[in-house]
Order: sequence, then structure tokens, then C-alpha cells
Amino acid sequence: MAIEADPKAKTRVPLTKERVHEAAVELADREGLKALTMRALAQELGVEAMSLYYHVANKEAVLDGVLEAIMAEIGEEIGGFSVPEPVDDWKAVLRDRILAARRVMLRHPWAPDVFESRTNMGVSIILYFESILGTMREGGMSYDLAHHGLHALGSRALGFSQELFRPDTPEQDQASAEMFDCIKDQLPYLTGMLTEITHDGPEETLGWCDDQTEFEFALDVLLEGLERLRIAETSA
Amino acid sequence: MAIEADPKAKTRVPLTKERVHEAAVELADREGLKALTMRALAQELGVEAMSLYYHVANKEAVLDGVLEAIMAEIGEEIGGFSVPEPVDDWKAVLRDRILAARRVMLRHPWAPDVFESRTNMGVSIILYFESILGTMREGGMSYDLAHHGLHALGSRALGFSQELFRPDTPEQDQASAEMFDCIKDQLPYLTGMLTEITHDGPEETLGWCDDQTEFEFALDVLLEGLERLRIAETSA
DNA sequence: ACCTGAACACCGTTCAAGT
DNA sequence: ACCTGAACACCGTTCAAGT
Repeated sequence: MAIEADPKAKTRVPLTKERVHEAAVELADREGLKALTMRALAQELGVEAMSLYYHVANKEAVLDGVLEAIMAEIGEEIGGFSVPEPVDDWKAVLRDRILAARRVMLRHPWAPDVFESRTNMGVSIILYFESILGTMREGGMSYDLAHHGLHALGSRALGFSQELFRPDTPEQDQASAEMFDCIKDQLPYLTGMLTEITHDGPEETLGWCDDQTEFEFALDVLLEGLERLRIAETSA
Repeated sequence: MAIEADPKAKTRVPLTKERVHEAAVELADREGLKALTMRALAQELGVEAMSLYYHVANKEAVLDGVLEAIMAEIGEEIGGFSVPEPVDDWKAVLRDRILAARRVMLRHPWAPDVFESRTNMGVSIILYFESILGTMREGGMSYDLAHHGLHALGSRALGFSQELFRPDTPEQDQASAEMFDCIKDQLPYLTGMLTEITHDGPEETLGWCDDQTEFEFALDVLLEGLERLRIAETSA
């Protein structure tokens, strides 16, 4: 009957690199980075694990592709990686760009770990840094200072600052709090800080921070510091 | 014969947690973090893999122990985690402590990756941060500012700043350089920086930096920025 | 051209068993 | 008390084979 779907209708779209990369992002979003295995990724695409290797060289290549996808999202968020011709306020431009990148990272909280695992950068990452550098440069910094600035920003230029020691299960949180309690007589400053900063005791020692606030604080200290150095070298 | 060694002489010293942790550090030093597997660690200790589990809960526990060992080294380097009673120059004290921690990290280049993989902190790490916080506090900062300061420093307080994208094989280095060359007409600022900063062309694009210099630069920008904020809040 | 099955060489870990 | 052997449930990946 005509109602019967043509078998060709449900014929699978052949895989492509791009579909593999996109599926990898979705899988990591949904189930975390540890769940992103070649086997799980294949299943996500309705295919056997070994089929992937026809389209990508290996898992490393998948992760590189995933980062390119993330960078594309950042590109959309900031409307391309171009450098505004005359930069009246480089700090503000950079701040906006970086906080935009951060918004993308917050949508993909596993992405920082991938960035830190990579050893060579892809094209769009280079273009991103070109735009950051260009903004500093058009803002009046020497190449030398801008170079230092790039390094000083580090991963913060991409919108994240790897937080050390964030417990991800309530049990870990609990264990940490108990250990803290155990040695708290040796920790006058930490306990002092905690009682002043939070309204309750050190039991909440690990939930006391607002990441966004801290990110912006450190970012602003760095931008201010660089601006100060720029002025110093300009007037020298 | 009496020359025959008593079999008891070559009797194995029974394993302990501590010996496992030390062996893990040595193994990682010698062959890198990826080579640190439970099986390889057991072999290092002349024992079967499964014997380790009698002494440590699992691999996570080994890594936690490894970090405690690293922190102990830092403790030796700075002569304990105590806070100097009156701090005349908190910036200098902190700078010294942090560069001392960095010296330890440089001896164990794999250690930063372990720190970043951990989710809860051990006792000596807490004591270390207590001493950092105490120094800021005795230096005249409010708890609020010191708290922001701790976050702004982040991993830098422990002597490292995860460098993004450092190629670890000559082939990767080569591949990056080729890709860079391919798109270099789109990269006026990066090529400009490279020709000014290095004495040769962008072929050396990935070896152009002195990590120690960059680390100290960023550290000083942060310390200066915090000092400035301290003065501002003191005079308010 | 595109996908698959079976197999390999690794992991961390459990569990019952040895001394 | 301390260590072991065999086995399990995972990895990423190769390679010859299917359509």
C-alpha cells in the first residue's frame, strides 16, 4: 500500500565526521565526559562501534572535532572572530568576548576538561586567540605585553578556570566536611573565613562560592593589571 | 653453607600504604602518568596487582596518597605550613611560598594533572591553603578579599597554571606548525607577534615561551592587583 | 563506499582461595 | 595477616570480511 513507508525512507543517512562530532557533544551533554566512549557514541548513532573508524581516525580526532564544535558555538555567541577595527575600550571588548565564551562553557561543563586534555589546537581555536590578541593590540598594547597577557589569562581567555577539588557527589561533600571538622582546631584562618563569609558554619565549606562571581573577580584583576601595564609602557 | 643467604634475609618487607604511594610517585616520575596503572605499580613493588587492594581501597586512593606525598615535599621546601606571625610583606612571603611549590611541581610535571583530577582535598592540602590564607590575613586583608584572592590564584597558589595545548611529541609540533602556515594569511596579529617576539619565523610558534617567566608574570599581576585592593579597603 | 564481527591488548576491580 | 589466580566488565583499536 502507498501508506507503507518506502524502505528507502528509513534508509540511514550515511555517517559523516560532522554527525559524529555533533553526536559526541550531545552524548557528553547528556551523560558526561566519562560516558563518551567510542562504543556509546556508535550506539548513539545507531551503528556499530567500528563503523566510526571509517569516518574518524581515532578517539583523539573525535575530541578535536568536539572542540571545533564548541568553538563554533562561541563564534555564534560573539558573532565571529573578527577584531573590531578601532578598539576604544579593549578591556570591555575582551571582557564581553570572554564572558560570552564562558556562557558556552557553562552549557557544556565537561568542555574545559577536554580543552585541557588536548595537545594541539584546531583552526578555530587559533582564530579565537587571533581575535583576542588583535583586540589587545588594537587597544594599544605592545606585542610583548599582549603576549604576556595571553599567557596570564590562560584558560580564562576561553571562559573557564579549572576549579581545583570540586566534589561531585554528596558523599564526597560529606566526607570532606567531616575531615575538615576533624582538624579544624589547626585551621584558625579557614574557620574564621568561613564563619564570616557564610552565615552558617563550616559544614557548608564546599558550597560557599559563587563561581561566576569569582571568575569575574579574577578576570577583572587581570584586565586591570594589564591595562595598568599598558599605560605604563605607553607613557614610557 | 654460611655464605648462602638466609631465605629470611631476602624476605619481602610487607607492603604498606606509604610504600605504595612512594612507588607510585617514582613510577610516574620515571614513565609518566599514563604508565601509572595498578598492574605496573604492583610490578614496581614486586607483587601481584591484586595485592595492592589489601592496602589501598582503589586507584583513587592511590592518587590521593600521591598528592599527600607531593604536599609533604612542598612542606619540606617551605619548612612547614605555618603562618609567620607578623607579616611585614605578605606579597613577598606568598610569592616565595608559591614559587617553592612550583619547584616541586617542576620535579613532578605530571602532578598538576593529578591535582586537577581530584575531587576532594586531603589534609595537607587544606593545611597548605590555611597557610596561604593566613599569610594574606596577617598581611592585612579582610576575609572577603582573601577569599576572592584564593579563588583568583586558583591552581597558581599550588605553583602551576595548566598550560593549554602543549604538544608533547615532535610530530604534533610539526603538524601544528604546518596548519598554522596554512592559515597564516588570516592571522595578521599572531604572525606579527611571532616575528617580533622570536628572532625567527612562526615555524617555532610553539617553543617561543618561557614558562617560568610567564608564570611569574601572571602571579605578579595578581599579587599586585590584590595588594591594590587591600590598600583600597584599608583606607576606606 | 560504507559498515560489521571477531579478536587483541589493555584497563580497574571482585572474590574465593591459598599460605 | 598478607598475598594470589582466575575471572568479569569494561576500554580503544586492528583487520579481514561482508554488502
